[in-house]
Amino acid sequence: MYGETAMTIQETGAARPAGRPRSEKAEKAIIDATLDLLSEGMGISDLSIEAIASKAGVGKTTIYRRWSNKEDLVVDALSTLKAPLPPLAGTSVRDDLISLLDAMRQEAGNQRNRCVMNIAMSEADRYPQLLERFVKRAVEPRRQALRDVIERGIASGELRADLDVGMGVAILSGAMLWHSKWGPAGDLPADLAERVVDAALAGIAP
Amino acid sequence: MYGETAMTIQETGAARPAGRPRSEKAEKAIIDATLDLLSEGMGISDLSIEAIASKAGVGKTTIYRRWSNKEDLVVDALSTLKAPLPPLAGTSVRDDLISLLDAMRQEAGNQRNRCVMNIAMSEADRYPQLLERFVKRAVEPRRQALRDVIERGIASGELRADLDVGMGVAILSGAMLWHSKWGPAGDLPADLAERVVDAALAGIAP
Amino acid sequence: MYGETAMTIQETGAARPAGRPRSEKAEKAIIDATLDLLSEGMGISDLSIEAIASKAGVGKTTIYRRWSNKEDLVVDALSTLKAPLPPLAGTSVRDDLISLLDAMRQEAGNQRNRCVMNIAMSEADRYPQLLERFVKRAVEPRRQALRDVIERGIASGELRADLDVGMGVAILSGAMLWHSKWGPAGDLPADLAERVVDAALAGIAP
Amino acid sequence: MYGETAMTIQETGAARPAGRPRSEKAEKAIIDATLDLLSEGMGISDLSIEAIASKAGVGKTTIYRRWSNKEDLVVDALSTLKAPLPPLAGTSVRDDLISLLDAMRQEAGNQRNRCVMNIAMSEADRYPQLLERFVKRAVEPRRQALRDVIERGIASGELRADLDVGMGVAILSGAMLWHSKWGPAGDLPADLAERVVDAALAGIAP
DNA sequence: CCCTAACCGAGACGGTACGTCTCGTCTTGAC
DNA sequence: GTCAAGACGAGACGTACCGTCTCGGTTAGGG
Repeated sequence: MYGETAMTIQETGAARPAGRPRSEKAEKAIIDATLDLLSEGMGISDLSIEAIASKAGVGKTTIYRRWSNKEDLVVDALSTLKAPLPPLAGTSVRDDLISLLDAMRQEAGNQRNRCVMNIAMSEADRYPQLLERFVKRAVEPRRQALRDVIERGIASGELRADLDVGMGVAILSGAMLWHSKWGPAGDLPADLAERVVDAALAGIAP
Repeated sequence: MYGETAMTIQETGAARPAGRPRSEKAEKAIIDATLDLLSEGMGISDLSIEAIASKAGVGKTTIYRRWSNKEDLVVDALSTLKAPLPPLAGTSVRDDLISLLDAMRQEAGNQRNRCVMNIAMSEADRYPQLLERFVKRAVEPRRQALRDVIERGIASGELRADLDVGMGVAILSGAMLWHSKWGPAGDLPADLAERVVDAALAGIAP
Repeated sequence: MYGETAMTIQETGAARPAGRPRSEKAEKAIIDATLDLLSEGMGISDLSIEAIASKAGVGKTTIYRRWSNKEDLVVDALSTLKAPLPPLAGTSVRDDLISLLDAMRQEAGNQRNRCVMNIAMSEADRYPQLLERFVKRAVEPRRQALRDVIERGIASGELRADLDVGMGVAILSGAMLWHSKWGPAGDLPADLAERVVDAALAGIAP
Repeated sequence: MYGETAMTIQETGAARPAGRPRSEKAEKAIIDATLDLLSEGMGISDLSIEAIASKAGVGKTTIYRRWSNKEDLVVDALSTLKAPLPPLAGTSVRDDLISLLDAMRQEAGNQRNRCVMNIAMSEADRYPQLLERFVKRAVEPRRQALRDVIERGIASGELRADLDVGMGVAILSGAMLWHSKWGPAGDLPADLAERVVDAALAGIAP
């Protein structure tokens, strides 16, 4: 029926553009290649569009058609990374904090995450969008999860009533961050999260 | 005096080479230019010998004659940076910890230090020498100073007897590091060190 | 009527293919655009299918559906050019030669012809089909016309009996060609054909 | 002696520029590669700087440093070609004309010359400098040589007193040009020059 | 009177070459 | 032997077309 077609057009709000549609496969290949190269330890400036195109098996045009510069591509590529938060049992604040911090520990052991972290921390000054987006997508959710657990603990009496929530977040996350950056070389010990939480709790608890 | 000459030869281990001596002025200009460029937010890969030479008003040869590659130059340049530890009163552990952490806070407010920190943290994977040297010169002295104060506190009873010293370092340094990286934008608040120490002490203290 | 259909099939030698017939308008537009671009001084290699399609208001597919490569298109396009020979009075050999050569002179003044000539002469090595077709359609008829007049002149006694016809053609055409290529800049003088013929006749005549 | 140096500088009129001098070897390799590629039948538009650089074993920069565009390079490259005129016996006008025309015939047999000729004739419209230079260096000397011989012939009575010198040049050169372009395929016959001269003389002579 | 098959335009695809830029190395005359 | 200047080969940049491919949408005859 004609009506249907008309409705569809109305519903989408815009006619499909003429010509061959852009290939989703190519788009995915480009993003993957970008992340692969970044994971190999390349910085953003070492990353060349030519290398991405070559690794993705794609023409340079296909990249430039979608992103007008390298930063936009990197921002989009990093945005596709999923960083799911662990499920929280909700039974005790201590257990939940350990879950959250242990998730951080495991993420720090993954090469791709390490590189993303490095890039976000070091190249942030030059690529402000990148930092903004990274904070919004990766940092803030974790910070908020920690904050929620801490606030829950304060309410339930498991944590001190006068605790500065932000300071609690800083101490817990900071200790993990410090260990992953400046601690002894090699993988972080499996019980690190537990030890950090206990050390912090000893003070945070009333 | 004959002694002087002999000693000089002995000390240098070789006779002064023939030809025009290398210009110390050029060397200094190169190091300065390198640090300036790094301070402007450049990563190591963005840093080009050409730019350094141009900024230093020096030929490229003059650089390559002294350092065989960029990493060596950067390592040397960063090594010239002084990072003196603050004097410690030694009266109370709390005051000493605040002194140390507040020194970190002030350093984090300096653009040049921030860049050095960024580079050390993010480009370490690609330039292992750099990390090694940075840890040895900048991280380890601070870590040791903190460790000393904490151990003194344990001995004096100001800190818990069963405190894991490394964990104490991680919590204190980590909280500062976290604030400087992921805390609210802008300069760190002047009382941050005090608040961090008090929050940590509340638990570290018996 | 069945007869008509049968005849049509017989005449065309094949059944009309199914589907939408090719647009004659598009075909004409493509040929025109091609000739226009060539007339603007483009060489064959400068000539791009994209430019032709754009100028003709046609998709590239529509061109490639008809000609498998640029050379085929150019050959067809140039083949559509008409190059009528002037009518010959037939009264005197001298007058007929002047007519033929003056037609050459006028053609040399036309931009489109100049370009076709240039292309035929310069790109012939690379596009052998093109040369072959051009010689057959443009050069040979003129050569033959000249030859006919000369042979008529020999038969009538207006030209030397022992004249090498090919050499006569070469001298007459060559002199015109030379003037149009290497003579003084600007249009060829109106009396050029007459002067060439007279100069040649002075020797060709017995 | 200091004086010598000073004089040298004075003599050259300019101090030698600082820095590494441009490599004559590279310059020669570029010219050679250009001529080679043109000789392979390439037109100017098919000729790519990248191909020249690759064939010459040279960076593209080295080409662009010397010539700002392709035309300039081609003009210079073609200018290096020598096209010596044959020595003229000077005994008889007929022999000298045959010498000159036979030199043309031999040049037409050389692949490199054919290409240069094609380029000069066909791409002249687009590259005016090229035509100008080619006429000055290649066409004009030959035209002048022919003119000299013809004028000598007129003076000595070997040629008609009322002969239009320009027309004589056009007839003689044009006949050769015609044969090389539109005559039967393959090499020009060895006695062509003689036959052309005799055919022309039969009329040019009184 | 729709079905169907080839046509049409538009435009994305993987490539190649462009002319520019900057890299790290090499080569020169002056000091 | 060191210095600056600057040419060198290499190769990435972003752009322009190449010839091919895939879309949604015409045509027009034959069922």
